[in-house]
Amino acid sequence: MKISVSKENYLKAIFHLQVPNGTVTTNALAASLHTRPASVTDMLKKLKKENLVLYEKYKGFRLSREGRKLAVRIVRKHRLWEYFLVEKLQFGWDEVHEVAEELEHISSKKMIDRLDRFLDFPQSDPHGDPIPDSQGRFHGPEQRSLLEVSVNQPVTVCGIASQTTDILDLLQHKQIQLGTRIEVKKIYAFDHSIEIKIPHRPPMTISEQLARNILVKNES
Amino acid sequence: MKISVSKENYLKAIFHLQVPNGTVTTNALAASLHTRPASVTDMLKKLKKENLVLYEKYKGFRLSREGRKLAVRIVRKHRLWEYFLVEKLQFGWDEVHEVAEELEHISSKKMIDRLDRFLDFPQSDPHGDPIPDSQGRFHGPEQRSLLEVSVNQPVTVCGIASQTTDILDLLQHKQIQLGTRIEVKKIYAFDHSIEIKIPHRPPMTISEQLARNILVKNES
DNA sequence: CTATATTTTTAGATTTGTCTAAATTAAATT
DNA sequence: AATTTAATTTAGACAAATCTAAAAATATAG
Repeated sequence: MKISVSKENYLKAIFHLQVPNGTVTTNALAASLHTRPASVTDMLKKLKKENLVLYEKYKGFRLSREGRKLAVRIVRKHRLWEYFLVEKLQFGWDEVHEVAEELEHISSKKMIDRLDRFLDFPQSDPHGDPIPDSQGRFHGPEQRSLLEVSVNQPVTVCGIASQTTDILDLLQHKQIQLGTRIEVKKIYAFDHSIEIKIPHRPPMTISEQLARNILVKNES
Repeated sequence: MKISVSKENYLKAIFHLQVPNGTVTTNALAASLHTRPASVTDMLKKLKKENLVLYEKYKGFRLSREGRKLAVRIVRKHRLWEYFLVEKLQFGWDEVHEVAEELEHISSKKMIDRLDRFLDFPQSDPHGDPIPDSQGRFHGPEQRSLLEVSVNQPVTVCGIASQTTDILDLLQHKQIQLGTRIEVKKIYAFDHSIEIKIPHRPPMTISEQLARNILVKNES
């Protein structure tokens, strides 16, 4: 039931790279962990043996149910500690990440649940990312409009607010649909239009009205 | 400047085993770390190379100035986290040790100094052991064992020397805990047992071994 | 002061997580 | 469809921390 710090980091990284129904590639994971592709392959073989990832040679991989559960636990700990550092120890929101990278590996479940209570069950961390509850469930305002997303935070389209033909037509034309990954790159003060980036496509600009109707959630 | 968790544990264990001007033995350290003498020898060679211990083959060893400095840092972190767990997260004083064993290895100095301030600079941990300040200096009331207390001098329990389950169990039964006020009434030469008096209770007798493990300070 | 017992160290192996360089498989281009 | 490029995996090596079994040094006891 215990797992090494290194394995925890692999699971967490896969969790963050994974998009619904997608697989993660060896190179992407290696880059994200600042390690080498060969090391990733080595570790994946071990994680597969422990049924924490679904993996077939040369075919990419994703978390198993069990692996996801563990990954969510790490994410919960990371975000609760970040909240603690900012709210109780007066850290700046931009200086907590590294410390939380260490704290997230403290294993006591009892402790983290008490910390949660001590902090009064915060719903999101200082960067706005949602904090799962002790059962690993995300709830709260996980869904918001693209207007509320901060710059450079990758999100996934999960709904359209007002489903008129006109909007759907426009979305069709711009090839934005459920599951599309978007990063907001720039917000223009003049007309509140926003420049977005979708993987493998050139950047484009969309209007405030359209952005308001695109509902997104953080990548899971 | 960075050091592995394992090495930190070695330094801390040596610190706790070391008595003023004395050296620590390989076997004692192996027992304390639940490892084998051969492993201790291996590690000592590395620690010596890093100038953290003074060591000569077959002659025992002790911490260098630098090693002691690091050990004190770990002890400071351990005790501050224990205080946090008890005071803020409502843990019992007997269930914090294991968690603190993990937390003590979090490296951020900034964080631990902020935690210290958040906790309002406590002088001792839940077991009564003194917490060094951020410069590594111990201060606060002098602490000694109940054996060294003269008859009729009222003192207060401020720590337990060896925190085995057996001792804690016995103390629980005798209702002796941190803060309990005690006066030594009589010392029996035959077996060095001691008769003590606690306010509002009948006198009782305790063994030399137990008295040796009860740490007290003068009443403030 | 030997002989025996204990402690400590060495030698060699193991595990975990990493690496480089080479080989293999898959994807992209012409 | 063949060839080139890119991604992935294998093979073999290494460092850290541990272990067992055997050898060496020290301590203890007659």
